[in-house]
Amino acid sequence: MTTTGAERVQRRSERSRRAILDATYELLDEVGYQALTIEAIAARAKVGKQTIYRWWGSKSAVVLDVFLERSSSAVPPDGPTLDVTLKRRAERFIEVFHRTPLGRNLGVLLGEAQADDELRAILVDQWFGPRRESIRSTLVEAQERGELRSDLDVDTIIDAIYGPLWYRMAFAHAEVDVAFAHEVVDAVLQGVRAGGS
Amino acid sequence: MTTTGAERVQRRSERSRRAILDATYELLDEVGYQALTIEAIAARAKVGKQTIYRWWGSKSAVVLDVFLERSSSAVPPDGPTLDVTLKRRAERFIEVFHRTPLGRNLGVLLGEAQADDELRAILVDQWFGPRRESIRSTLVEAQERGELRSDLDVDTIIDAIYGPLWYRMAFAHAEVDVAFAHEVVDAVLQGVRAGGS
Amino acid sequence: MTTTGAERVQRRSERSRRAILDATYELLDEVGYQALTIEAIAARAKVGKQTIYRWWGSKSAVVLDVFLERSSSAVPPDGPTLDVTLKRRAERFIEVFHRTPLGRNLGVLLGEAQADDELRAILVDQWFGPRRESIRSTLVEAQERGELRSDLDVDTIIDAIYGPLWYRMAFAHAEVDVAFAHEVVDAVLQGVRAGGS
Amino acid sequence: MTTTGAERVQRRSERSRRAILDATYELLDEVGYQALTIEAIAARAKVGKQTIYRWWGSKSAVVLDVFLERSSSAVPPDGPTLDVTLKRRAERFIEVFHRTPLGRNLGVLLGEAQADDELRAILVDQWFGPRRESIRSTLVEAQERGELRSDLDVDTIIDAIYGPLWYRMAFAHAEVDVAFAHEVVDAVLQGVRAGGS
DNA sequence: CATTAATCGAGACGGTACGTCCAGTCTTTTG
DNA sequence: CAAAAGACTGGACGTACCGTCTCGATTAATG
Repeated sequence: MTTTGAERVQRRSERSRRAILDATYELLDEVGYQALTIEAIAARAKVGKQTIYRWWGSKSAVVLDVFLERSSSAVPPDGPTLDVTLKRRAERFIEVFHRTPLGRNLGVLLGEAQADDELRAILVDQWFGPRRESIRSTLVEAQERGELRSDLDVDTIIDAIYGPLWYRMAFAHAEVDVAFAHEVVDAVLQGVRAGGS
Repeated sequence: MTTTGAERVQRRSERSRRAILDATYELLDEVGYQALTIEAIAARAKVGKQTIYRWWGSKSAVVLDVFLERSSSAVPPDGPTLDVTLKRRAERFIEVFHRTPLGRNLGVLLGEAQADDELRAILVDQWFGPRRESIRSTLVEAQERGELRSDLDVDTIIDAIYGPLWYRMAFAHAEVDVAFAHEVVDAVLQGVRAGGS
Repeated sequence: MTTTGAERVQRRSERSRRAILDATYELLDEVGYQALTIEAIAARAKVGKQTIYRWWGSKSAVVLDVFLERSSSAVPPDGPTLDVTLKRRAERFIEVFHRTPLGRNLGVLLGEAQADDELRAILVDQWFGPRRESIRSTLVEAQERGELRSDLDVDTIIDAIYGPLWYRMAFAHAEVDVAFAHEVVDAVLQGVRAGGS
Repeated sequence: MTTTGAERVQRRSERSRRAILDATYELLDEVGYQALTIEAIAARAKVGKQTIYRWWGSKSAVVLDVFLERSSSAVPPDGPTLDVTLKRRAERFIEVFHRTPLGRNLGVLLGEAQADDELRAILVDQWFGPRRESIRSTLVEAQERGELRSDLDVDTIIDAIYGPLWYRMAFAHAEVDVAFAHEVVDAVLQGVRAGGS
């Protein structure tokens, strides 16, 4: 029985991996996604370009890894009622988008993903998916408790809340603040609450 | 009132302008926004690169002009009731996004705009703004007719409808079809209809 | 009888001609022949580029005109003896080459002429020729007075004097000063003086 | 003794260096120095432009290297007497100037050097210098054998021979043939021969 | 004296080449 | 033997000028 690729010792240098991801994070903050170059990452990380290409293959792949690693998946604690929970989640989302280097570049990365199916797939599966799943289970529980109309598609509810937030952030045609987040959550809940209308 | 420098004769070549915009449109369709280069536009349009830089200055500026010029601002005819009108609008939006070269590249352009305030401003003012305004006036009329609750911000309603559509199109985590559009419009109207709740 | 093109009056603007030649002279001094551009001349002279191309056709042609116009054809007064006369001429040549904007650029212009037969022809005929002719007649007179061997080609003598001077100036491998000029003139005269060896 | 940065291994690709120099030589022959472009060299050599800029930095630098490498430093065998030796050298010089691609472009390169001190320095030190040195030693030997007057500067003699040849070639106001070369050598030797005059 | 056509300043035009930057690959030591 | 270092081909960038081509606006001889 021979050694398979899978069993092969990982010869990958952890030191290099760390340096690359850290350099990318820093540069992302300093110059933004567009101006980020593989060459600059390699230089900052004191790493050969080949080492980056060996393990990632493109700028977006490295950045995506930084996103997956850095962006806290910590979720704000549930509130006493569903609307408070959802509002806290929405506030956290706005906070991240506005205040963190990753958030500020998420829009560009999403733009990039429009033309790169692989990138989009990973982005949706690895980053967006888990966050969505967490909200989804909260909503499903509420539905099971009878707080939400049972005929509604939970995914539609999620999109109805986060869609408007993304929309405003992408176009920046209006302020995306806590007030707007509350307004949206309230409006949606009003429409979907069991016994409503 | 005297002749100002601004009134100076337009020496700009209409022939070149047309050729550039047409070439850009074709290439946008053929290779997409990311792979589009100024050099290729110049070659296709049989124009010197300088002529492009003289009047636009960047790839995104040219593409934006193509958008503004090409994207029909024609609006589907109003329906018998508000929900039909809004559904028709939403369907048109989906149609454009899915089927036209411009629509397919709008997402990338919007991503680009995340890091380019000038581009975003123009995109919002020239493209997005007029389309929004048209829907806004429809909603305001409905509100004045008493069909919508008078305490609601019309802009929020628009975002509540188009936000989810954009959201799904950007992430492509679920199909954006006519059914979804109807679902969203219905949900929103249900919450905002006068006498509701 | 109709007016033919040939008889047509010259409508050429003297103002423009002057401005162009002056601007060229200044720029030649400031940036040198190589860095000189038609565009810069036109800008400095406040003249359309076309006006330059209409009357000259190339950078070298304009510069050549400046040379022909500016370079004094004044010749130092003859000395009491042939050697003094020749030495004065050589000194003047060195002076011009070292101290005037034209002289400093003459080498480059000559280099240009290596690949441009028309330029070389004009340079030789208009600039170089007359200066040579003046020395030639001096030498011929000396030969007629019997001061020079009658079997010698006067042109060879001229080349024997000016060749070494140009040579040193072109390569700059050694100083081209008055001492060297005297040394060369003396050496040549020694070999060509009538009754010598 | 430790390894200094200077001792660093040469990673330069010999394959590219060769291809660049060969392409330059060919193009120099085909289109001449003036029409030669870095872009054309890169294309012909199938090399990135950057590789040329990395190691040379300018058109003239590449061409100079071609000169230094290609131009045979082989010297015609000495003749039985000094005048024959010098004549053979002069003939060789004329031959090279007229018949080889390098010679034909030497004049232009020298013109270029008028405005580029670094180029001129290299040209003088690397190309012109060695050739001159060879003649110099021949003359010094002759002087030591007592064939030449001991009070003469050998450098002046060299300039007295080659100056007139260059001069005629640069201006092309008269034919530079073997006859003229002989005439010049004879004239100079006549003036400098020991016991002469 | 008005007409009229060449010339003018201005500057846009199609092009070519520049010198730079970075992508992604290949090669040569070093640890 | 993988990683760093960095040279390599390739291609697009944005700029500078080239020489040509309109544009009205003089301008000077002619009709």
